Amino acid sequence: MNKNKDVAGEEQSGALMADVARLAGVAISTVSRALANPGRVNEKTRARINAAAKQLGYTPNAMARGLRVGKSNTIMIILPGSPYYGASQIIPQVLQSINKSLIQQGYNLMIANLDREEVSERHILDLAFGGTVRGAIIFSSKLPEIDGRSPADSGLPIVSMLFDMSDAGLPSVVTNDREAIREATTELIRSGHRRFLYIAGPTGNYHDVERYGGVLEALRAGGLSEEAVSRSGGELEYQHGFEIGIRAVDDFMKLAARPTAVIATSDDMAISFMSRIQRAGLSVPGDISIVSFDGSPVCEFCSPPLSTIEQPVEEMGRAAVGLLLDAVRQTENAVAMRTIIRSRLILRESIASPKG
Amino acid sequence: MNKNKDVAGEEQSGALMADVARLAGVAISTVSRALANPGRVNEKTRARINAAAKQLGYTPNAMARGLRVGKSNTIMIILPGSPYYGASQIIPQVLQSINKSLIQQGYNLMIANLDREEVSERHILDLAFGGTVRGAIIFSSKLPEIDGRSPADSGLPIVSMLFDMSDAGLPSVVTNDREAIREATTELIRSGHRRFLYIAGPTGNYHDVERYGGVLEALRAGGLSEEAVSRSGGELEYQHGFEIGIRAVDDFMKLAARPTAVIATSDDMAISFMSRIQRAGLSVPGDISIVSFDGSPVCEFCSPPLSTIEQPVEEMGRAAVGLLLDAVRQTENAVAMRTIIRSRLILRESIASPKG
DNA sequence: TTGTATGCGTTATCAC
DNA sequence: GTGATAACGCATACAA
Repeated sequence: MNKNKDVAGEEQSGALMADVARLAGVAISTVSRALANPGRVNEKTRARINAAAKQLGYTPNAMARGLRVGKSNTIMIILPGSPYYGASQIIPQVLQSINKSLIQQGYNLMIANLDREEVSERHILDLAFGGTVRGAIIFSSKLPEIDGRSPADSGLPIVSMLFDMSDAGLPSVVTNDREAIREATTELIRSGHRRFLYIAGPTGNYHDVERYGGVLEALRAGGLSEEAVSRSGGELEYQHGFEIGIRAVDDFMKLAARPTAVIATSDDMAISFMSRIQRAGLSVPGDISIVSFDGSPVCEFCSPPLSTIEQPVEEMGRAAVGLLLDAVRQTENAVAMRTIIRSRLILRESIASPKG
Repeated sequence: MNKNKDVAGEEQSGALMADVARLAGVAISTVSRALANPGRVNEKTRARINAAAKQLGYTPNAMARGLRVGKSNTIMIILPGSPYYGASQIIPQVLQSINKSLIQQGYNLMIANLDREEVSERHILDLAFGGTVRGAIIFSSKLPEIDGRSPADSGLPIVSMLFDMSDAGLPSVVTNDREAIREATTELIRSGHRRFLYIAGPTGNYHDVERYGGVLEALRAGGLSEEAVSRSGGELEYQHGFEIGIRAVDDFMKLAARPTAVIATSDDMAISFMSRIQRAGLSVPGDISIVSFDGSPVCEFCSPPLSTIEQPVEEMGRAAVGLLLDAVRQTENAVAMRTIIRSRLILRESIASPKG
């Protein structure tokens, strides 16, 4: 029954359930039950079956199973596409965390990239509508769409991570961007800062709205006007953080009343900004204090060490998986539309009181 | 025939080939041919079928297809598992590059993690033997193994990336570690350096052997003895690059005759080493020159900017995919066992002539 | 508790 | 050039 050519005694793959059944002396259906369900079968025959399966090195064919039960056990993660992700240096950690959680629950992780190319978008749609995946975790504020169809129309459970897309009906796992950056700004104000430069990712983007909003709230609470903060950036995506930081130096230099503190919305921006501003002869934190967002490990080793807001990405990954699998399993207890995992401000030497 | 409940006019997923056939007024088998093969079917009926498929939003069921043809179109990438990958900050780029190449050829990318936990190893084996994946790209020098079975026994095409595993029979895509680091060391010697500290990943590891070998070759060629270089590290994996760099500072300080140049085997090691050595009052490149390996974008923004050997990871990714798909398609022209993509030394201000 | 029979959605082998 | 029909490997309804 095993179709494989026995290549010189080499153990090829491909033992089937039928092979196991024959070796154990039972029917195929009995093998199926024994391997899947906990009870339902005599202990002695179960033992025979397990032994036979082990002896043959039997591994169930996932595609046959998936076809039969009408569902796959693969989850897709949709990552923002770009030459490199450096921006948030967190993707590998997220992948690690999500994959680990999924494996423990018996799921696989497939990755998809969402750049603006049609082939990528079509690929995602095919995955969604072709029954290949059972659910998706998305890392982007926009879903792919072709011919007016988006993965959301597939009936596939989707959860958003990092971006709050609860308005669009997607359960979202986010961090408290607004609050965290408000706290950081408050800390700067407390240190005596009164003029700020805010370095932004794409304008209007969820994170921009939240984070900039947090800055403004802190200013108000501190009795300062919105005039106290200047904006830089706004055109480039987060992926181009280093470039954004470099450009921000130009913006900074042009300002009549120079800010004494910089709030960057990603570590990359802060790192390149700090590098170039120091080269221009200014000192950190002597002339300028800097705080940023992401919590990349590398920040600890900048000179001076960079204060940053650390996103608990592993915890967020676990939460996203939890939410997604709840939806996948149709657990009817309504899934939370918004799960907030708190970020943590790590204070390092890049922040000090302004001179004078 | 479509089993889906038409929820209030909402277009649910799930048009089948049978649905398309009925709408186009042909048999299922004709639809199958029309959608798959180039010729083989009348142009007019093909047009009708395509129209029907589009109208219904038909997407072929990948699992059914896979089951029927006996092969999947999913490739698995096996990543080294660890709390975070930071070490070589290259994983996201690699993933991006590999995924893009695969999609263009009609394949999907699944990720698997290889940590030392049994659940992970078993997962990889299941993927390999369960017919879920068609081939694998591995990023680790050791294959998972359970009950004496490894993915290599599955008959699955596997290619190794970064590590040269051609000895184990795996086609490998690597960079010219040895030559690149020899070149870097030669550059240091040319600048006048005579005493070196080499910061290592795991001792005996492929990269360690190659890179350290490159250092020794350069020393010999420069008329220096092996005594000219001291080693630090050797216990921790590359993932713990920052920690390795920190420990290297201690080793450095203990040396009677202090090296004037440091060769780090990853950017992370160099970054944390530099940070801590500067804090200890030494200057780079005044007292110590530093060069490292990886080519992370962040190196440009260190102070001083860090010289590093840039691995062309995207090109390596493309090459790995090419090799793998050649094997998958049974293209009988023997696949190259070792493909070398050349690294490039990026000279920056972390290197200068030693004092005196 | 176990065996028999059917079908998941597709491709491939036949006839026509 | 097109249409029936039989697998692919497994899970389940039902019969025994």
